[in-house]
Amino acid sequence: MEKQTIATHDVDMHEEMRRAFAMLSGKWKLEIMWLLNQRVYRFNELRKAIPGITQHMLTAQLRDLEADGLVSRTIYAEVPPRVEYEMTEKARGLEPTMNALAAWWAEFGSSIPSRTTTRGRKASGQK
Amino acid sequence: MEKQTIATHDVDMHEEMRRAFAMLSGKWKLEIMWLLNQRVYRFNELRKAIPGITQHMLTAQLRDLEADGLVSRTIYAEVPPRVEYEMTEKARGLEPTMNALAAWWAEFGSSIPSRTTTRGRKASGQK
DNA sequence: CTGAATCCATTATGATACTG
DNA sequence: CAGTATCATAATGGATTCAG
Repeated sequence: MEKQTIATHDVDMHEEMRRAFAMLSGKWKLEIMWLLNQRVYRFNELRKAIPGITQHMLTAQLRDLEADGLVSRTIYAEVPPRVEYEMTEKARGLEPTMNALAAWWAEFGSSIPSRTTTRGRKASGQK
Repeated sequence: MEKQTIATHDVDMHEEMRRAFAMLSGKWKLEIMWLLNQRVYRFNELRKAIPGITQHMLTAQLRDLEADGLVSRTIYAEVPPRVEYEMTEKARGLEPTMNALAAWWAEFGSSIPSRTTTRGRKASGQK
């Protein structure tokens, strides 16, 4: 008897996916990947493109992504120094995912509450 | 001249997407949404399905998702009590995204380092 | 037995200053 | 420009306790 996909995905696939979720679960990783999915960015370009992020966090998240093989870091020995971040070949395969996410948001994003970013804020009259 | 999509996405779209990133950036949210995308889950079912998560975190993340209108919570007045978590109509639109993510991982997930979950762990001989 | 709340330790993230 | 260092705060992990 061969095992075949039943509904949408298999239960075992969940096991496999966990690593994928882990490497994308950082607070700014999705946004960073979204940007890098479009073009190559320099450190400060990313910093300016992501309003709330700090240098510390940007550095940390980029290193995480780099360690996971999703982002490559290229240092140019120039003055002033220049460091470019680019998606790796592996990460470029995420484009369909980014497109699907964008399509979803374009369709359902309009019907959204007000929540800012993190939890902790009172859910305003959430009963 | 009409403005048309140039590369993949527009810069302004990034602005719009930020809220989407925020509501999916929780540490376990992607995984929770992945599971709920397949079927309805009870609280403890989710807890068992997500190995590393604690009750505290599961509760918190579910409330976040609920507050963002991605998950609905249904309480059944039974004994023993039962609470089911289900994707909202809005969140169901995420299925293509989940599928794209799964397809990506199926293709590129094999070429992965060892990193466990978070940063901080030495990237085992990573230079 | 299910689900939530509390206390405390550890980690992640935010803010600012400083260096190559 | 591209980080690193340091400290403060928030988020998360772990165990226990509480409520229905």
